[in-house]
Amino acid sequence: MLDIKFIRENPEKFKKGLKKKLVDFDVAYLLEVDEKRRLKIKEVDDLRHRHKEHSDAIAKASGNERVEMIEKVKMEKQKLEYTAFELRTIEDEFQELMYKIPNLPLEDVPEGKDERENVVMREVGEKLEFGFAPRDYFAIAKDLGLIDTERAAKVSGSRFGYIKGDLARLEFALVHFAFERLMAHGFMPIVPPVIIKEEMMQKLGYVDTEKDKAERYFLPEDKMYFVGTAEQSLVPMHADEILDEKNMPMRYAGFSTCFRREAGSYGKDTQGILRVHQFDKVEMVIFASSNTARAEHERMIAIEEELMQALGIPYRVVALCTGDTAKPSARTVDIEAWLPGQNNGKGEYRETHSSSNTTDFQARRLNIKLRRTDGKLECAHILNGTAFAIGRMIIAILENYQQEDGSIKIPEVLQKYMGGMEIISADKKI
RNA sequence: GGAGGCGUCGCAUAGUGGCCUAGUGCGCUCGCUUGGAAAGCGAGUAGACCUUAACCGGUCUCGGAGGUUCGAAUCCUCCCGCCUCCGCCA
Repeated sequence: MLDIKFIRENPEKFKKGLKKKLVDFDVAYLLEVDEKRRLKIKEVDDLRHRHKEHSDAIAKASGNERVEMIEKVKMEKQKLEYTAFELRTIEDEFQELMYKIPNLPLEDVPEGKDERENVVMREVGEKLEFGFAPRDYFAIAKDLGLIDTERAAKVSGSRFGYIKGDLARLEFALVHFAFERLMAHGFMPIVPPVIIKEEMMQKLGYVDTEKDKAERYFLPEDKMYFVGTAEQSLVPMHADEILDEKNMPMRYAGFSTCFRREAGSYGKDTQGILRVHQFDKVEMVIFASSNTARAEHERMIAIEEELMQALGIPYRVVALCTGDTAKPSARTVDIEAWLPGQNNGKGEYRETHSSSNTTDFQARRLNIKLRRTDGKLECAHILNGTAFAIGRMIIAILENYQQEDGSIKIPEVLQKYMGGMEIISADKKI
């Protein structure tokens, strides 16, 4: 949610931002409702003030006088209740409008309509020459008996997978490695809840539309949502709190399973484990002040790149354009890993990381404040970014580290987390 | 899942229908005092919204949402959280 005062005082800036995000919104109408709302608040406050005074007077009166006063105040109360009801109606409409408004893009976000206008900032890492036709990760993994989606379909349905054997170990190697690196960068590792209250999901702004809701798993009996990322569990951790600028930035690294219904992607990426209903991820969440949020975002991107470089996987950094940036985000930068086995062995980039600066957008609805060193309060700035989406990192490793004989080399930095193992091969059957 | 108890200003506590514009203690901030410090004394110590150039002022918030009442921290209902006991359980 944006600050209505900002909108009221900077309507032109606001309109410009909305236009960049390709959001059609009647600003004049919002300001009209806001005006009505403020007048009605004044009216209700005044009526209530009088009502309180009269009630206090009753306490001091007695006998007939008292009875008469009560009768009179009863009449006034009806008027008050009706006016309060009018206010509530206006407030409801006002809030509904406010919830529709997306976060505004930062100035350095490239303007554009959709993902085709995203801007590649840089390509890093050398794409390997294999000397043979690099294969698709899924073919490699099936040959080695490391991914089983057929039995997963039997047990759970489509878009699930069993990740087996040395690949299961590789998952934990990745988690372990990510945790160690992130801790060195001042992150606190966290294993958060993966089921959260409806109230929190609403405040995060992830179930504002039917389309949003269709993407989430919901438990109606408990009125709870499964998280689609640890961010949804880590950000509301500080709901209704006032953080201290002295403790900023607060950096969290959450490991969680992520649940996604993939409602809008029927028929897309149906093979393998690239797009599944359930995967594990190490996610970064940072709480920062308005002064440092931007630098923290750069830092977060740098960490993502550091992790990719440590694994030796070529990637490119992509700045999402205004039209492709999600509602709560003011700026989003993705990392796409090079997957040499895709596109019939010609290779292609696929998204593995995404980091967003949501500025104070999420914090306002979740009521997360920050006490600045000068004593003033502001809404906290919140950022989130991927450290490792495990499934997709496994894919990237399988394709980039495949050998001609069908085995997989293990990236050097991960070997120590797998008991010194260097190669995953079909030799030992489990 | 069953029974009971509790949720008040940063912390601790008082408050069981109008004297609560929520008292007191601690903590914190500022000032006085002091060679300096402690103690002492004095003042201040939430947030949201409305109004204002600002000051002032008004409204709301005693876990949350409703309700009863002219009037609710206080009474009623539901929800959330915590604690104790029992049951179940990794």
